[in-house]
Amino acid sequence: MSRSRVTIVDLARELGISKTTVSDALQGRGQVADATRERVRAAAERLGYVQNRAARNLRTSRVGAVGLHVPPVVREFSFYMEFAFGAVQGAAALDTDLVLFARDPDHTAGRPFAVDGAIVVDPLPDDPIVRRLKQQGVPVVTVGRCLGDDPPVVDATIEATHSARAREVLDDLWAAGRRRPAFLGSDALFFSSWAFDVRAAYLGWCADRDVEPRLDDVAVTAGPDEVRRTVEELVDAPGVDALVCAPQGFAGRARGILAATGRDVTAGFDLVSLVGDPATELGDPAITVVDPTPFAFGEEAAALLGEVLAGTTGGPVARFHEARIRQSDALAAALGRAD
Amino acid sequence: MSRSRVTIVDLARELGISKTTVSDALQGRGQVADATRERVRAAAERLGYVQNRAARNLRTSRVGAVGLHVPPVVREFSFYMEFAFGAVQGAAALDTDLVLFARDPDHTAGRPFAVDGAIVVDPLPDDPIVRRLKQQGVPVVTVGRCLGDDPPVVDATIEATHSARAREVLDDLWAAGRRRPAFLGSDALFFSSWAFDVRAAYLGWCADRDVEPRLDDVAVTAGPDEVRRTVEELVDAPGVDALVCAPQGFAGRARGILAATGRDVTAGFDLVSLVGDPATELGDPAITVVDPTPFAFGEEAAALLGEVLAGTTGGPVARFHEARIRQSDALAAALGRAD
DNA sequence: TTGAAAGCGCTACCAG
DNA sequence: CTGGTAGCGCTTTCAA
Repeated sequence: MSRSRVTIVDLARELGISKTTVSDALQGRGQVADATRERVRAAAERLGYVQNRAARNLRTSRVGAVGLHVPPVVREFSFYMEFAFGAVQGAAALDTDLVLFARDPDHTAGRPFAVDGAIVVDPLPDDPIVRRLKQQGVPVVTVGRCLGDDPPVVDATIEATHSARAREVLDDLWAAGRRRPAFLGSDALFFSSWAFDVRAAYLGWCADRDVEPRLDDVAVTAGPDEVRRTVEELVDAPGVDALVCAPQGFAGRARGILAATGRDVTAGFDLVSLVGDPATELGDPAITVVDPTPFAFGEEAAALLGEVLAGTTGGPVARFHEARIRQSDALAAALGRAD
Repeated sequence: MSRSRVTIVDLARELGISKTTVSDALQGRGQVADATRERVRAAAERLGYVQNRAARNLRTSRVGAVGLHVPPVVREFSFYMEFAFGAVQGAAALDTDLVLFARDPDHTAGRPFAVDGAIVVDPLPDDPIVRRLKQQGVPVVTVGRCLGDDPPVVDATIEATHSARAREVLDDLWAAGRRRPAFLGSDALFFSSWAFDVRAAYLGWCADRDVEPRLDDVAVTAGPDEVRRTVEELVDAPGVDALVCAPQGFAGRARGILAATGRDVTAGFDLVSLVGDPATELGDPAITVVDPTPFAFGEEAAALLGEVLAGTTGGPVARFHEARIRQSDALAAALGRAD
């Protein structure tokens, strides 16, 4: 219960110096003699001093926290949780806490945002949260772009290189002899710029290769039966020899469904996840997966917000996070042969 | 960019009253005339006043935030994310933010916990995080009990009624004619009190019914092949006519595996998840699932922490969160017949 | 019912 | 290199 009541004044008295010097010594600020600094540090350690954040925040007129918003529809994708913890880590590097924004921001509309800045992950088209944040003058980094008719201007944007990776995967499939990959996308309930981009990448690739697109959507909240129906219908078309799944985890869920239709995912048919789920997809050598490396992604987003807050970006920035491809054993073998 | 610079002093000057009255009026404190209160509110609204939390926190010596720790191994279970957002909601009701503790608390050991209290979800046996929090005098609510040789004393504990629900499900299976349910648990990497309890419930039930237990564990991070091997082996024993899966999502993953072995989950074999995954299990009428209602659970945990902080608990408390059972269509039908 | 004054713990500023 | 002073915006006495 000894919630540290030790203040810099206590340390100053203890050491017979001024609290300014103590503060400077502890924060590595000002011109303090090394010996003094060391004495202060030792005393702080000994007496169990911990800085009072409220006091510092008041004085420096910061809040000491950044906010994170993730879209309600898809929170069960593990991507977001890992991303969140990456963002925590990145925020910690800025000496800042990370607070979660409530699920229903309208519900807590009474509470104004008490943050120095915010990260909004996968904003939906015309997502009101971004607009409200900007209205209140909160610096915002979005993960993915804001789509919509009149998108709000944000301070920075970071997105994974998913379009490029999607095309690379499709090219790999082609090189391995696949001629008609089908595409499973997410429906309008989750239409982030990411969902838009991978779909566009697929359609663009099909146009370039003169492949007839075979595309369907599924709700990200879909139960097994709906997923099964959609997958079966999707692959039950002339020449379909691969399935590319956009939303996280759906390739993993599709694997058993495909097996039940007699398709062998380890040979003769390729299964791809554009956002790998750790256990069911990245952990499955039969699936080719784009690993979004969400933890690092979150760290980078927080670091970017840090730059925005420091004012070193100078105007809106767009940045990219490198996603990477982990080929299935079968695809890697086929490409090895093709080389 | 108009980061609210309006203070109660501004309001006071504007209205020609003292800042004390403004503060009291806004916070519903003291004896302020209704008319005055209304004038103050209106002015605050008009000028866009927002309270400076740092100043209030400094004055009231609070931090204005509670921390949430979730176990690193299993963060990809959607349970935790939903729980977290429930906790955010519950914390908001206490006028408190919810900050996420970093994945690797040792890594950020330099940063002392800057929170009024903490919620630790599913502490592992001898989890160091709880001890460190208590050492620093932080009030702690754990979700699940702290196991281990010398468990730290926490201020309150809340757990789902999973033992009771597990036994009820097993009794239901029995009533529907199942005579040997197998049990899929989680391995030592994730051995929370929850994992301990459901296992104990299973073994206890087997002893009571004179059923020979059939139990195996799987890593919560296991890939498809490991899960398949484990499930196949588990059900490939004399008389096994149901599979009860402890960790979230594993029943969903087992469903296709069982189908491939010729077992019909909609008839003749029952599949149970003791922690329902929203899409793959709760969304599947073929699986009997215990719904942990994680959002409400998180809200309750935060409310409990609120009581602890308010000092209204008076000594350590143990509380329970009601989980509920959603029977599969087949099980419901069988029990309907049995009644 | 209202207001004046004190002060939470810290950092910024400036004088020595 | 060090220290004194001021003050961030708020709540809490306590006096009017």
